[in-house]
Amino acid sequence: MNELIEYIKNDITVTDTIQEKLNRICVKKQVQKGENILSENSLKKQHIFVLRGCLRSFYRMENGKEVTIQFAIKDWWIGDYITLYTEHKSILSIEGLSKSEILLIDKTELERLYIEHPEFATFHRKNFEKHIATLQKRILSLLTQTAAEKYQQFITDYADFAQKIPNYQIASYLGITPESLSRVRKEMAKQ
Amino acid sequence: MNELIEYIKNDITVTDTIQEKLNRICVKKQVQKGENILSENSLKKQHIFVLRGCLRSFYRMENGKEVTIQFAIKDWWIGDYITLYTEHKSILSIEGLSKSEILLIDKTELERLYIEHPEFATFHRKNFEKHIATLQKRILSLLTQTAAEKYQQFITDYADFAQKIPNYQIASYLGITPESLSRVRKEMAKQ
DNA sequence: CGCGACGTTGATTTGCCTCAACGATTGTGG
DNA sequence: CCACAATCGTTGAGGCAAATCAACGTCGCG
Repeated sequence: MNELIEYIKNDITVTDTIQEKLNRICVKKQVQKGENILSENSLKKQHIFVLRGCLRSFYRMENGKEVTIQFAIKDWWIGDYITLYTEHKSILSIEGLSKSEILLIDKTELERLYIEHPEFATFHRKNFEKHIATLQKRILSLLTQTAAEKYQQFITDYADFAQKIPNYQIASYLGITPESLSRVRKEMAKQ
Repeated sequence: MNELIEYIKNDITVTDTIQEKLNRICVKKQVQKGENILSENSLKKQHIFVLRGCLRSFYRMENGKEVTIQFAIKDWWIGDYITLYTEHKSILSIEGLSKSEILLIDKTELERLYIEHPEFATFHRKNFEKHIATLQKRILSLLTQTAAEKYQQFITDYADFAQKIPNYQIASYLGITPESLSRVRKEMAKQ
């Protein structure tokens, strides 16, 4: 809990009232490695805030292959934004990549907090903005970069946790096969 | 102007005060076909609301090729979200695809409105949410679909204006070449 | 130990790109 | 009103980056 409060304090001053309300609506959860938090076809609308460990959201294709949408470590938010913000059933799953600790926050409760405390809404809006910038950047990357370029950017941008993630999942995030990533890495090692 | 008010009214009730303030901060602009509204390297932070016509934002690569990030028609927002929400110079351009009419809204002014009128912030947060869902969906599409599938989804999702856009720009949105799109269309026509 | 998960390597295939040429259409100036 | 250029879409030939398929090495773990 306190980690979230501290995190929010970077942006806004957190009154006791907000803190108390947050305490009420956040559900702390321990996640095991490989454990599923959110599954396909769920209608549950909740945000996830990572306290410890590492998670990822991914899409399972008809042929069984998985595509990673997002990784999240300490102080990051993660969720299925299609389910959260539209009326569609979940098509994503979210799982722990390692033993993790997270906060589950119901969307409706969170929205009540926005209304009651506009400054909290401001805090969250800034998160939205950062998120949109990140997504736009990723789309640009997918549209313009080669496999090698995407990988290089990935390990630069996510230096703090890139080495914690198995390569085949990095590949599924970059939109390439594990085999291709392996060859890219081999090529890079030569230099 | 009134188009924006009407649009906002779909989500929240617009008081006279809000309406008056919006009138003050919105700058209406006529855009010619091919005219550039926002150019690379700009630091101007403004949102654009489309009243009439059609715009697109795009990235110009080193080799001169263009990659389309977004199209926008009546009642859509468009902008360079990396510039808007980070401290980076603009790497995108925004231009009119046809004679258009837009509202330019300064980011800072808009944020003042959020603070002064929390219900307006709510309205804008919902736009953010829809936008995030759209971007997530596009990333999924880029990661999983073939050229033909992407095109089919495009003309389904954007049926209302897909035929107004030249094919080579649709191609640059889908991340394929005009030649490939042409072949995809030829194949589809066979069925 | 033996099994499963992961990464690597090689051989082959393929979807899309590149390059080049050529209609069709539209707009423009003489 | 027509030559002309410019823009856009199409088609063909050839090439390439990455995918696929298959095999094998390594490591961690019950």
